[in-house]
Amino acid sequence: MGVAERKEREKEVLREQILTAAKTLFLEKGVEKTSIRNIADLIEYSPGSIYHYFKDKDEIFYALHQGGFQQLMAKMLVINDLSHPMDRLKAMGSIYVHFGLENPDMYDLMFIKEAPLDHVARTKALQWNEGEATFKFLRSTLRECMEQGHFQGHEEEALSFLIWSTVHGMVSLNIRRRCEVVLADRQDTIVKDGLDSFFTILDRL
Amino acid sequence: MGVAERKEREKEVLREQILTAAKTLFLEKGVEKTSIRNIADLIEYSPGSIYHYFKDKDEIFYALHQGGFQQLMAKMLVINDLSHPMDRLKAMGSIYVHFGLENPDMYDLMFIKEAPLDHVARTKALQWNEGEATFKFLRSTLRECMEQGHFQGHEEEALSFLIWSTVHGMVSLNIRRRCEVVLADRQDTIVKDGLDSFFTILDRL
DNA sequence: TTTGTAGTTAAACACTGTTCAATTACATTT
DNA sequence: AAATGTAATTGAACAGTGTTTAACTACAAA
Repeated sequence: MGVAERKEREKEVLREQILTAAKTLFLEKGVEKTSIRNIADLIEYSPGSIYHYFKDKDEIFYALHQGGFQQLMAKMLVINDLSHPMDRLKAMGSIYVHFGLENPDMYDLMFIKEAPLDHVARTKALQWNEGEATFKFLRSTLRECMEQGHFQGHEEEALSFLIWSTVHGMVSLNIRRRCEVVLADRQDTIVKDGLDSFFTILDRL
Repeated sequence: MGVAERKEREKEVLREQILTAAKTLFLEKGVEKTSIRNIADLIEYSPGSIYHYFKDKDEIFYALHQGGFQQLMAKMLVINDLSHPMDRLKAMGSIYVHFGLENPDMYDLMFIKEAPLDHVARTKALQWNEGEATFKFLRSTLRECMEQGHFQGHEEEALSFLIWSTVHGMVSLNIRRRCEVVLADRQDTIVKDGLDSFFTILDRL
C-alpha cells in the first residue's frame, strides 16, 4: 500500500515545518513573544492545526531544546582527537562557552529558561536526559584528569559542578547582559579573559 | 497648606501597596503568571489605576528589583567586621549564594530575568546601577586580596568576573533546576560542596 | 456654590494559548 | 464511478492578557 507511510512522511514534513518556523521566530523575537498564531501564519496553516502536531507551546519548545543538545554534543565530540585529558577538559570549556556566545537564544532555551524542565516534570520523564549526558561527559573527562594526578584534594562530583557553574555563569551573565558592569573597555573581551584566567587556575590546580 | 503634601503621601501609600501586592504575587506565582488584574484585585482597585502609578508592568518589576539589591547589599555590609580581605571575599561568596538560594525569585529578578535591563535600556538610564555597585564591591575586595599577595599572575577585572560567574553559575543552575543532573544523593548539598571546593581553590591560589 | 483637578473606573482594543464542532480532502470500499 | 470512512484542517469561540481612554467621582480652592 505505502499510503499510510507516505502520509506519515507528509505529517513529519509539516512537523518539521512547524519546528523550523518556531525556531526562526523564537530566535528572532524570543519564545515569550512568539505566538502560536505567528507560527501558524509563517507556515500558512491555521493555529488549530499546530495542536495536531504538538500538545502545546511547551512541547514545541522542548523539541527544539533537544536539537540544541545534539548540536552542542556534536561539537564536543571533536575533542576526542586530543590525547591529554587536561586538554580535553579545557577544550570542552572553550566549546561550551563559544557555543553559548554564538547561539545565545539556543543556549537560553537549554540552560536558562525554565520551561523545558517544567515540561519534563509534567510529562514525568525520568530526567533531563540531554543535560545529563553533557554533564556525564564533563565528569568522565574530569575523572581522567584526576587519574593523571590533577585536582588533588578535590572531589569529582563537586568539582564537575563547580566547573560547569563557572562556564555557565560566564555565558549566562553575558547573554543576560549583566557584563555591562565590567569596565567599559573590557566588556568585549571579558568572557575570553575570564576563561583564560580559569584555564590558568585549572592548570595550577 | 499641606494638602498637596498629604495627597503626595497618600499617593505614595498606594504606590507601596501596589509594590507589596506585586511582590507577593510575583514571588507566589511568578512574574509571567501575575497579571495587572491580579494585582488590582488584591489591592481592591481597578486595573487602570495601576497605570497612574507605573508606566507598565516592567516598571513595577524594576522597582522591586532595586529593593532586592538593597537587601543583598545590606547583608554584604556585615562582612566589614572581618579584617582579612580573603575572609571578606569568601564571606561575600557565601552571602551571595545563600541570598540566591533563599530568595530564588528575587535573585531571578535581579540576575537571570531579562526584563530589568531591557527596561534600563529603554529608559536610557546610564547603567544598571544596582548591579554595578555590587560588582565594584567585589572588585575592591579582590584588589585588597591581591595587595596582600594573593592571586598572583591574575588580573583584577578578569578574576572578579570569573568569581562572580562561578557563584552566579552555581546559584542559577540550582534555581533553574539544572542541578538534577548531579548524582541523586548529592543534589541537596552540591551547591555547598561546590562552594567549599571553590574556597579551597581560592585559598591555594 | 462653583470651578478645576487629580484619582478612579468600566469598557474597549488588540492580543494571547487552547479547544472544538464543522468542514474539507482523500484513500478505500462498494 | 459513487458512496463511505477517516484523518487533516479550519475558523470561531473561550477565557485570559497588557494597555488605553473617555467618562465619572471626590474634593480642595476660589
